[in-house]
Amino acid sequence: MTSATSSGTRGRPRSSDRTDAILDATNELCREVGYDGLRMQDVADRAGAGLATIYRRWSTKPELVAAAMRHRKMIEFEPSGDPVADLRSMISSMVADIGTGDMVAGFLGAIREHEDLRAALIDSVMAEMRPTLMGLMAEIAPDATSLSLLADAVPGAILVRTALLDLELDPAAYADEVVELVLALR
Amino acid sequence: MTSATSSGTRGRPRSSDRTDAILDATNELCREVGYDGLRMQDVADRAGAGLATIYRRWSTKPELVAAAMRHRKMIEFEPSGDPVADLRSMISSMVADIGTGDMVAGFLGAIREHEDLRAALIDSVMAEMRPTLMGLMAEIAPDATSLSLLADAVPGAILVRTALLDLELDPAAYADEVVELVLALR
DNA sequence: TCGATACGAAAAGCAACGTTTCCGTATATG
DNA sequence: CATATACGGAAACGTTGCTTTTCGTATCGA
Repeated sequence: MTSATSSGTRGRPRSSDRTDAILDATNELCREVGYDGLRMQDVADRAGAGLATIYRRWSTKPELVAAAMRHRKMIEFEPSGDPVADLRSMISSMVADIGTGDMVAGFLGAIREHEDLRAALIDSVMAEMRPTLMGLMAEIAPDATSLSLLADAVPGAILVRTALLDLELDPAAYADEVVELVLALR
Repeated sequence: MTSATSSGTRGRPRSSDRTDAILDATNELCREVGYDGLRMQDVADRAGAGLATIYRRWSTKPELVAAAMRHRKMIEFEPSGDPVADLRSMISSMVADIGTGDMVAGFLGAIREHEDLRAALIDSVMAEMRPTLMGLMAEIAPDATSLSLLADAVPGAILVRTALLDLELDPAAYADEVVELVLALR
C-alpha cells in the first residue's frame, strides 16, 4: 500500500502515500476554515497521520501550507477560441477557486510573516492566471490601456466581496459583470 | 488636565483625556503593525496608560479596535466641480487611507470572528466612500453599466497590490490608472 | 534476521498574549 | 473629611496551539 522513495539511505522509507494524504488534508482544511483556523492536529486527524509524520516532512505550519498550495494542480483551462466565452469561463473558475472568504482572509495576514507562503500563494493563485486573463481581455478589447489595472482589480473585487463584505459570490454572475466591463472597453 | 463626564455617579470620573489617548494610540499602532500585530500592552504604553484603564472602557481587543476605527474622522472630501479632478483626488486619499498592507491584512482575518469589527471597518472605509465614488464615476461616464463592479474593484486592486503583492502603491499614479479606465468607459 | 527509520497515538513542553487582579496614589462627589 | 472610583505600573492567570518527545509497532535495505 506504499510506494517508497528509495534513496540511498537505510531504514524504512517515507511513504508518499502519507505525504499526499497530509497535503490533501491541508488543502481541504484550508478551504474549509482558512489558514488561521487550520490546526496541525486537525490535519493529522483528517490524514489519519500522527503529528510526528507531518513534522518529519515540514518543520513549520507555514511550510506545510506552502507545500500544500504548490501541490494542488492549477486551474485547468482550455481555450475554445471564443475569447468572450473563455474569459467568462476563466473568471468563473477563479471565483470558485479563490473560495470562501475564510480561506483568503487568513492568508493575507499570514503572508506578512512568511515570505515562502506568499510566494506559494502568488504562484498558485496569481502567477498562472494573470497572463491568461490579460491575454483574453486584450483579444476582446485590443486598444484598451487599462488591462493591467483590471488584472489586479478582477481578483481584487472578488476579495472585497467575499473576504470583506462576506457576500456569497455567484461565479457565473460575477463573470458576466466582468465580461460586460471588458466589452465596454472596445 | 481632565474633563470629566460628570454623570450622576460617585467617585472620580473617567478622564476623556485617557479615552482619546488610548483610541489615538490604537489607530496609530493599527496603521503601523496591523490588527494582529497590535498588542494591548503596546497600546497602553503608547497612550501612557495602564491596562486596567483600557479594560475599564472596552472589554476586549476587537471592541477597542472597533471603537478606535469609528473614532477617527472620515476622509474629508470637498468636491471642486470637476469630476475628473475630484475622482483623482478621492482615489489618492483612499490609497493613503487604506495604508500599508499590514493594516488591512490582519483585519480581514479578524472580522471573520467579530461582527462588530467588520461593521466598524466597513462603515469607516467603505460605506462613506462607495456612493461618492460611484457618483463621480457616473458623472464622468454616465452610460457605463459596470460602475458597481468598479466600486468594489477599485479598492480591491489596492488590496491585491498592497496586502497580497506587497507593492508600494503611489497614490497619484494609482489615481491616474483609475481615471484612465473610467474615461475609457465614456 | 538485524539495524535503521517510519508510522500512529498520546502526552508534554513552551511561548505568546489577552485578560484579570493588586498595589499605592490621585481626584471626584457629598 | 469620607467614600467611591480612576489612574499607572506590574505581576499573575489561563488558554490556545505550535512543536517536541516518547512509546510500541511496522516496514524497508542489507
